[in-house]
Amino acid sequence: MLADLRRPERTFTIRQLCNEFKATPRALRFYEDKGLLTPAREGLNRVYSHKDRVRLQLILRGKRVGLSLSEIRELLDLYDENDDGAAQMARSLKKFRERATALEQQREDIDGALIELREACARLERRLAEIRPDLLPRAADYDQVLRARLDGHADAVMGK
Amino acid sequence: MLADLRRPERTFTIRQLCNEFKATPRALRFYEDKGLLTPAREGLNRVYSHKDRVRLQLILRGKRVGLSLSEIRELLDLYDENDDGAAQMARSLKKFRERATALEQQREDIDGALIELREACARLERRLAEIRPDLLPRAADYDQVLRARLDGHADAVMGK
DNA sequence: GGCCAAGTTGACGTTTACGTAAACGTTGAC
DNA sequence: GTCAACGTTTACGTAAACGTCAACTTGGCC
Repeated sequence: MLADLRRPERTFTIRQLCNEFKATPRALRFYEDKGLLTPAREGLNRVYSHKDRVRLQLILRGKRVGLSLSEIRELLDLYDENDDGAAQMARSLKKFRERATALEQQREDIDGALIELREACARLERRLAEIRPDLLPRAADYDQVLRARLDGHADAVMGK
Repeated sequence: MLADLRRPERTFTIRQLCNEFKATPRALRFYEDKGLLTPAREGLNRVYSHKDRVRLQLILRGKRVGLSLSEIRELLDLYDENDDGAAQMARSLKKFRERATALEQQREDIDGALIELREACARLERRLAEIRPDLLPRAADYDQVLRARLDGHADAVMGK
């Protein structure tokens, strides 16, 4: 295949990468502003190399697991200094482990909040059953459940 | 006890409530700005009634479970309209249930991120073990684990 | 020539929950 | 008299990750 994505000399426009990874042009330019990407230019237009594409993948992976852009940049910088990559891998491993423990903590916090929420719900349900059973919402609306699942998504990990 | 906190005519200064609930004066004034609290005045100074104290408790409880201040305000507003409180309870129950499903979703997202993280960690560990086993960080630093536990806290639920 | 699509560079707006001065008033202790 | 400790208001700062204009250029196509 002549258009194989992995052919190293292949280049990409901003929109191609946006489509492929479901990002916006604004986001890619923003990453560039922040030093995460440094695509070549053809006149004014950005030209993304195969390496740029890999970096973008790493950026998005970092975001998915909840790293901040500045943390991601640090890791990418190490990736460039390229002392065979070993030191960079060690630092990445450390960051990832830190992030994992932080996420575990977040999960515990959420569990605590859920306990408090369920208690509050139970109290309200009991009192409503006494006073005005007709106002008691049966089960959760399907609508809302669905909407809640369609929003949030991976963004929740980033604390949005 | 003459100073029983539940004595309805008892009043509180801003600092007393701050100490009791570990908030800052700035925060209470901010809640007032946002319409969540409306303490009386003695000259310029704020005087918090027993009812204000209850409202503050509700505010903080709402925050702990991850509601935004504007959501909390909506609930408190309903609390005031006070048609025997039943309608307000029904709305609160609805909000709480919505919040619960959102938190459950967040937990799933976190679990997904944790899976991706653990895979990445495993890959890095294997490759480091091959290339430079000396750089492989043994276990997580005690320091960092402790720090991670002391920060985050309930704030994590709020997405901080 | 004329127009559209897609690219570019600023630069300001958004959101949340306060923190952080700055500048001032009041009260009580010494 | 004056210093500390508490209170007040006004108002700007913060952080993150872009969204959303605005105003312009470039290339292609008819």
